[in-house]
Amino acid sequence: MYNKKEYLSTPRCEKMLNGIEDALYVLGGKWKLRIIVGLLDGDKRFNELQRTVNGISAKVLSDELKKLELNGFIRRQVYADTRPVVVEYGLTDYALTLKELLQLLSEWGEMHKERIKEQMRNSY
Amino acid sequence: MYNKKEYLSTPRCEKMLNGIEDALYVLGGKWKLRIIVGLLDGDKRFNELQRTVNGISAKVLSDELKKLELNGFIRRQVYADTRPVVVEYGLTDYALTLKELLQLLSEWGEMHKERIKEQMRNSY
DNA sequence: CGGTATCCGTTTGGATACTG
DNA sequence: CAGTATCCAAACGGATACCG
Repeated sequence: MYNKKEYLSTPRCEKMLNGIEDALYVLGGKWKLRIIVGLLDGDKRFNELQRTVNGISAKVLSDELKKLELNGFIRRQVYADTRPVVVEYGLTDYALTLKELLQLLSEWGEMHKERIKEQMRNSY
Repeated sequence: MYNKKEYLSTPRCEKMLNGIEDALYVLGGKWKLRIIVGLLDGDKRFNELQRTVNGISAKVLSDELKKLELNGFIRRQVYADTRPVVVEYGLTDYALTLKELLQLLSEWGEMHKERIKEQMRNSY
């Protein structure tokens, strides 16, 4: 039976739940997606990246970068022939498979913020 | 200058960062997206939903449902003329604006899991 | 059934200081 | 610059018990 809410079938919902779970396992948390987005416009050095991802502390950035590198999203490059040593972080090709998703999530977030503002205006 | 990684321009990256931040503010955390997905195939009662969203405790589900209701994603319906009282949770139309996103995230998650399995197979 | 109350361990993350 | 070390507070979340 068709209905206007376009429900998913139960097996489809369970499959989706699994997919979401798998995705959130590596991407969940407050910072990972932001760090990836912060690198979307090009490789960055540590402090540069910290300034881009507003509000993140050095410790947390350091921890998260390690995890992201382990999971194949980020590549850390050391240019050892300089003084002091220059380190650059960049996205792997695999991280770029998230681009569409990040775009969509970001657009949804913008839309949501507008909606909230609208509600504020209408609430008095 | 064009390059094969298709970097975003810096202002675009900052805008995206803001969008992501706004989205994660209401959708972040371990459970919210899963609960929404759990309701995508139709309204559910509390215990039904708890069984669907694997691993969530009654307390956490209760807390999260309240927040999701406050933010306009979920509608709680009480059928008071029954004994015991029947309560049903369902998605609002607003929550359905997340459908594409959830679909994409889930597909990415599936793909990612396959990739991990592949790596396991090739690692010995 | 549909929760709430309480308790408590774990995780997360922020502040500050420090190092090569 | 590129982090690490330490400490601590808050958030998150699990277990159990209990209630109408």
